[in-house]
Formats: sequence, C-alpha cells, structure tokens
Amino acid sequence: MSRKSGVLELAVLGLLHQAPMHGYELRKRINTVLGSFRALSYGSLYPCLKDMLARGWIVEDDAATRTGVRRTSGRGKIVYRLTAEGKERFQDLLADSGPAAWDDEEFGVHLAFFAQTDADVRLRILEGRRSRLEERVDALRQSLTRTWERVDSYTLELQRHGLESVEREVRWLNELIATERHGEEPGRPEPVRAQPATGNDKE
Amino acid sequence: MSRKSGVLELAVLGLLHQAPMHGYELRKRINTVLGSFRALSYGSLYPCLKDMLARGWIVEDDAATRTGVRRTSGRGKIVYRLTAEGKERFQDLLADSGPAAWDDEEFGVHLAFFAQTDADVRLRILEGRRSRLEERVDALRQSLTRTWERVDSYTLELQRHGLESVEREVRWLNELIATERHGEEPGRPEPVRAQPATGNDKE
DNA sequence: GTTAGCATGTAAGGAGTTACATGATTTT
DNA sequence: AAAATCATGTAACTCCTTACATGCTAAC
Repeated sequence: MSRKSGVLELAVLGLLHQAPMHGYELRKRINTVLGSFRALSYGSLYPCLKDMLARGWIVEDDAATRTGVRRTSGRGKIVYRLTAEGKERFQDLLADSGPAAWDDEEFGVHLAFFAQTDADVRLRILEGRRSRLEERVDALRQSLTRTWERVDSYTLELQRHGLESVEREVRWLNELIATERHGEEPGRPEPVRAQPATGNDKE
Repeated sequence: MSRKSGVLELAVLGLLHQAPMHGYELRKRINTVLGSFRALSYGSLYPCLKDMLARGWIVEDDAATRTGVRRTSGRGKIVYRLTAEGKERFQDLLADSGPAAWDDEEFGVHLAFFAQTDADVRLRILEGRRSRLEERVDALRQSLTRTWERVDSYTLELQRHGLESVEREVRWLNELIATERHGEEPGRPEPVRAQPATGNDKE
C-alpha cells in the first residue's frame, strides 16, 4: 500500500522540480539519471506516482496536448507538477545526508541533484560515501590477502579488479571533495595539481 | 513456492561442489563470492536449501560435530552434500553461456567457478559480457554528447565517471579474453603485448 | 548454570519486474 | 483505415530483507 521507495520518490520529485512532465517522459529521464542502463518499468513508476498524488506531493496538470476536452474517461497525457508540499518534501529529502545517502543507488540520485543541494550537505554526502567505500576496500584487501591459498586465479582476478574499481572511485571522490572545499564546481578544468601525463595511473 | 533463483542456486551448487558444508558456513562463503559486501540473509538461503533438497540436488549429511546421535527433533549442524543429480545440474548451469550470464551479478558467480568451466564456455561468457558492456558504453557516450546543454556539472561528472568505469571493465575483459585465447590462466604476468607505460590508456 | 554466539528456520513485507490490457496520436 | 508508437495502468509474481522464534554448544 504505502510505496515508500526512497530512490524513486527522490528522482521523481527532483525531475518534476526541474519541469512538469508526464509519466512516460519521467521514465526515460529517470533511466538516464539512475545509472544510464537500469530499465525502470511502468509497473513501478505509475503506482509510485499514484501514491505521491494521494499524499499531495504532486498534482495532475491537464494542459498538455489535449486542448480543452474533458479528461475524465478518455486519457490524454497527464502532466504532473510539484505542489508546495512536494517542493518542501524534496528539500527535506535533499537535506538528508545520513547513511542512506551513501548507498550505491541513492548516492547517484543525490549527486544528480547536487546543483539544488546545499554545499555543506554535499560535502557530508561525499565524505560519507567515501567512508562507505573505504570499508569495502578494507574488506576486499583482507579477503585478498587471506585467500591466497584456497582460491583459484579467476576468483582472485575478479576480486583484484573489484578492489581496483573501488579504489578508483575513492580517488574520484577525493577529487570531488577537494573541488568542493575550494568552492568550485567540478568539471575537469586542466589538471591543476595533477599527474603530468605520465602513464601508469595505478596509484 | 518454486525458488528458482538463478544466482543463489548456482552459488550453492558451486560451493558444495568444492566441499560439503552447512548453511551457516555457506552464507559466509557466498557473501565473499558475490562481490564481497552483499550481505545475503538466512531468510533467502535456508528456503533455497530446502527447495534444492526437495528437488534432489542436495542431501543432508549428518556427520559433522554430532557424533552418532539421532538428529530427529534435535538440530545439530546439517551438512549438505551434492547428489549425482546436483552435480549434473551444476554442470548444466555452468555450461550456460547465454545472455543471463552477462548480467552483473550472474557474471560474477560464473567467473567465480571458471576453474570448473569448459574453455569454450568461458570464452563465450567473457565475450558476451563484453558486448553487454559495450552497449552501455555506447549509451553513455551518446548521453554525454547529447546532454551538453541541459545538464549541470555534477550530473555530467557522474556520467563521465560511470563511462570511465565501464570502459575500464571492457579493457579488463579484453585482457582476460586475450589470456584465454592463449590457453593461459589469468594472473598479471608481466604485460606481454601491452602498452609500454605510455600514459593515456583511454582507447 | 547462565550468558554468548553458533545454527536453523519461518512469516511478513518491501521493492521491483514481467506480462498483460487498454486508449490516444501520429505516420504511412 | 491500418500500423506504429506514445501513454497509462493493473495483477501476479520474484527475489530478497527484516524481524522474529527456537535450540544447541562452548566458555565463564
């Protein structure tokens, strides 16, 4: 009954905050935001919209292609728009820099709306995410040193690659955090304190 | 009712193929195999074991700590062991190099049991996985060139990093495939035909 | 002999998918 | 006017998690 999905809700609020939209289009945009491949289905989206409607975060806004015709029993595009409560809710969700926001999926969505997020919240989320990943690095390193014996070379290679990926993401976060502390926006502006095109970017 | 979980089943069969084990230990090992952080719960594992038992892939093997005592109504460790059908089933699952095996999770499990997999199946799985990732690369590149306008620098940075990760994974797969074609095992043996430490390993 | 933690299990429910069903609009 | 595709929606099911309930074994 209560559709309290977290990621989905935040994504919908965020997109509708940028501009009113109908469900079909929302789905496409969400699939882009949520990692570019995840295929969110209508079976998830529409019930979620229905629920948000019931809670009063959004309303139907039957302008769209249908000119003046009654929308009752005869479905045209339904364009959704945030209500005042919806905007408030969005702000509340944005302001949450707690553990939930370090999770893989949720972190991505939060980052996608960083332009609408306060600087201090941004920093807390980035740092939380980093510490989360550092835990993984530790676990993986341990696992890699402990398993020398009983594990075949494929499993080893898999874990090695996994470790490298997570380490890279930590480095990426470090850059974002540094940029953030400078009060700048990210965006690859000529490597400032960076490696001068020497190869071997391992470590 | 019918617990046909795919990943879980394969993982259990694979681990029990290496050695008989009880559920509690299985869980720990599975959590290592399945990406090193995913915390699989007993609520998934035990029903799965029950189901596999009913299908005859595994049997209880009440040796263990309990010396000779009756195990009926009085639970000691229950050590599970593969049956002949279970081994056959494992071989069947291992031999499947179809699309399902390119998926994020499932690919990891398949790779973990590559030592027990035929060389040609290994190759097909690696190539399938690569093509899957290449689709993602294409989608991401398009999205990155198409969005110049309407997207803020955070979203851009997120997608850029995502793209880089996937590209790296493709390169990793290329190495594995090359090694595989040579009939060797993986394991970082001095780069053979590799880039001589020139930087810029993009493309 | 009681606490700690190993070991097994179940019930309820959350978050999503697939497959289906239907209507409206645009293209050919 | 038929076909394609845009658009909305629901029902059933999957896979997993959380929270609970229980018994056994070791350590103090």
